[in-house]
Amino acid sequence: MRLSTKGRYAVTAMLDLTLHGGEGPVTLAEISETQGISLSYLEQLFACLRGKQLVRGVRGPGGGYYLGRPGDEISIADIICAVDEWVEFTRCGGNQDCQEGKRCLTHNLWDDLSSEIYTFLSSITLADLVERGGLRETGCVRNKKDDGELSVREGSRAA
Amino acid sequence: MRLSTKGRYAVTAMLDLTLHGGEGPVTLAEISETQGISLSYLEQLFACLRGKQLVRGVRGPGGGYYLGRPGDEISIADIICAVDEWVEFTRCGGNQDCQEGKRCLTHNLWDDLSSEIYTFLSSITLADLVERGGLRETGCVRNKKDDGELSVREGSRAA
DNA sequence: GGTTATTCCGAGTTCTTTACTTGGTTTTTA
DNA sequence: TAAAAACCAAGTAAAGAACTCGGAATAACC
Repeated sequence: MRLSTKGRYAVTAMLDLTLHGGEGPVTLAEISETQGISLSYLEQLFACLRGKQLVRGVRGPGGGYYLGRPGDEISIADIICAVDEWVEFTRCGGNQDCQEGKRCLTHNLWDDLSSEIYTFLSSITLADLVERGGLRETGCVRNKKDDGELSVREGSRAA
Repeated sequence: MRLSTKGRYAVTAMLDLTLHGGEGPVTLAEISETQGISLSYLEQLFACLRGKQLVRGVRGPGGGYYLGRPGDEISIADIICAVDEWVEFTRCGGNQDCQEGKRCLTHNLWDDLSSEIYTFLSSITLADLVERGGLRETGCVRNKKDDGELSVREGSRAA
């Protein structure tokens, strides 16, 4: 599983659609300004998202983008997979046979971990996030980082 | 949270230490050959890991690396944070005040998600992975991808 | 004490990806 | 017909990933 800034852009933009899609289509120009992402880059990201039917574009004036399906049917994994190519990590798999099993073992372990992360991200939908984020919708309560090291918010949710 | 190939290299290498650390220190040369990563690149990664006390280096002939602490006390998040810089995503946080709260909302949501992923990866230790992977230690049972789209192994663990 | 295997260190180089730019074309509303 | 939007494709700049090179320090072994 790959989780880069590109994926974050996509997730954040999709969140925007989820939040404001009820008020009509959301234009890329709006997202571009709100999130500080270049318009053309957004277009590229949305081309990927459209390809997977995660968003639906409406052309012409007054147009913009809607979610392709309800927010509770779109997982974070869906979004990330649409824009971030799922790269194959193992070098032994496929072509080459694994040498002495040892190499293969750690790769299996990684694959397991990878699957778990994917399963985890598949279990979180846009609707989940919005529902949860609504708790603090009043005001702007960003937590300041202490020393910039980890920036993990304590107790955001019990695991 | 950032999860790139760099982090994978580190996790896979650490898994190698976990698996074979009992038989004496593991050299980077061995890992380099087994995993197909260049030696100097590994050195750089291990410099990061050493900085966080995740590994302990032994110099001289017969030397190599041990885990810095027991495998059940090292989480995947520890490893990834050591090598992959934790980049701050939000542009409004810190310096600039959030504009009209809207911008801030999606960023809060992203932060929440980010925290969750972190919490999740913090809950998985090297020992966990080895224990779980041991189930298939016999032979080399890699699952072939069906169409290269998602490569998710079904039923790896019930969520 | 010298040789060798290893970690340690830093300054580069190359390649890929990210992120952006430019300049268009379609579509649709008003 | 004009304007606002999605669409599209090619190119560019910056960043990061991955690697290379050349060495230094440390410790084991002969």
